[in-house]
Amino acid sequence: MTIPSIKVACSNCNLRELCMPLGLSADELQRIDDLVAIRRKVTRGDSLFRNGDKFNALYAIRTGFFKTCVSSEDGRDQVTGFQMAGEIIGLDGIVSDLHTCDAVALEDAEVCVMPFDRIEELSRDINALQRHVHKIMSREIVREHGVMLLLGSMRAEERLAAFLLNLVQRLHARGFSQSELVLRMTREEIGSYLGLKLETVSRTFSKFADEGIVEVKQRHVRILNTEALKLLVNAQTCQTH
Amino acid sequence: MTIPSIKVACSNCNLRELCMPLGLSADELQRIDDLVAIRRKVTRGDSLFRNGDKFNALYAIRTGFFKTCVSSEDGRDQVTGFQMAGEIIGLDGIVSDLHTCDAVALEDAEVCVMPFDRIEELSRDINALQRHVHKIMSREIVREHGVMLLLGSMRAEERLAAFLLNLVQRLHARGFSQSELVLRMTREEIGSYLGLKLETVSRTFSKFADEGIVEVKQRHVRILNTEALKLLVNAQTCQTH
DNA sequence: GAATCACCTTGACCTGCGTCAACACAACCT
DNA sequence: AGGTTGTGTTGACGCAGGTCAAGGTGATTC
Repeated sequence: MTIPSIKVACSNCNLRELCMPLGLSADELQRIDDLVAIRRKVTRGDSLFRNGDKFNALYAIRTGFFKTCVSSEDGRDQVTGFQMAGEIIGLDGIVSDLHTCDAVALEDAEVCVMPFDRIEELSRDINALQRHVHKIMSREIVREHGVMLLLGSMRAEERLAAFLLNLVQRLHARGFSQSELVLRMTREEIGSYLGLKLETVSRTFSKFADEGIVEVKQRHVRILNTEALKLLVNAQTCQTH
Repeated sequence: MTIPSIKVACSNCNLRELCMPLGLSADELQRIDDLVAIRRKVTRGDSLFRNGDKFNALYAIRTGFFKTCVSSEDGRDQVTGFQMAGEIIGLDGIVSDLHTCDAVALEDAEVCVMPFDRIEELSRDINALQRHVHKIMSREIVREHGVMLLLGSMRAEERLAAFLLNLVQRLHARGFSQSELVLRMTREEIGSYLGLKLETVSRTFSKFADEGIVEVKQRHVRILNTEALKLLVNAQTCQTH
């Protein structure tokens, strides 16, 4: 009895519209199938790579959820992002051949390991791939600009609102609900990302709940009033000055 | 009477150790000479590109000093970086073919315009260039991680100390003093970058001056005690416990 | 040289968020 | 069931940095 084996390849991956192969022709898609050397499983709590590790590859998340964080010489920690299926991590390692942050799985995960040499080699041949790699890096730069804006100029409520809207939007693009989500990270991790203390995150969740904007039960969040959140983000400190 | 004309080209640019051509052989260097389509002068206060402009090229700063800033839908503004000679700007535009931030000259400047199509074309041929472009983008990502750490977890004094050390270190790499610098930006711009109000920046400068760490006279800053600044950055909030 | 303008400094006061502490809740073990 | 551990909530209080306001300083212009 033979079980029909599905070939593990970009060309039949259900994330191909979100992940690496985006924008490639069917022909080109075939050619990058062997870009993914191996798959790797990472169990919840383990790290995919750590600050100081040798950089060899970029990783495309197939399933699961990650956080990346940097830490200063003294023990300070800063979560720099949360990544979900279809997103690429490891870009920080290219510049110095060493990773400069930790990537930790917040739930059991599987990633596609893409040796960077192979990526460079293939992207010399396939223009669309070259362009795509550039776009992925540029997108990360632009995303970080947004985080800088958030950290530099927003108040706690605005930060949390922006965070929730961003998460739910990305989840929606992956076929999940527009209004309901399960947080994969703790209040402390959210706080670190948003430049707030965990108590402030908790209080702000409670405030949103009191105002009927969201329903919060531990890590289950239901957004009741998306508009109110959007208003919070774009409304500035209401400084009629 | 003929004036010996110096050919304007990467291969004889005095920034080649800092800028694009880094790590290329003499042979490769010659081949990217025509990467720079034209030079462009930008007078103080003018912008090289603005949020929404079509993206065509990356820019290498030859002389002068820039800030880049993003702004949210409401009028909030965030300076995302200060760039000096030898640094590359415009990476934000790759992902969507539109620039998503403004690049404003803080002093009269001249940039080399490098059409991105040409960069991609040449980097398919010249492996070292391909690698270098990747490194430039990765470096920007890592730099922004550092800013996120600063904005997310440092107090005002630490932020300003980190800012000064970073500036002076980059200036030193360009042959300037290790201890003396002229700020090209206002207190408000520093504040925006550091997530502080201009008054706080001013007060913190005064505090450093009182403590004998720096000498400040308007935009002229002399660092008297580099170690004290380094200690401030790495000393954490001295939170025993 | 006086008037204007952009920028910087300093003081007084206020507030949003951090800090500390106590408790609640859920998941897991034995 | 009861204990432990990790996590989340809430309250009381304090302070770093924001806000507002009043000059000061230096460059530029007429």
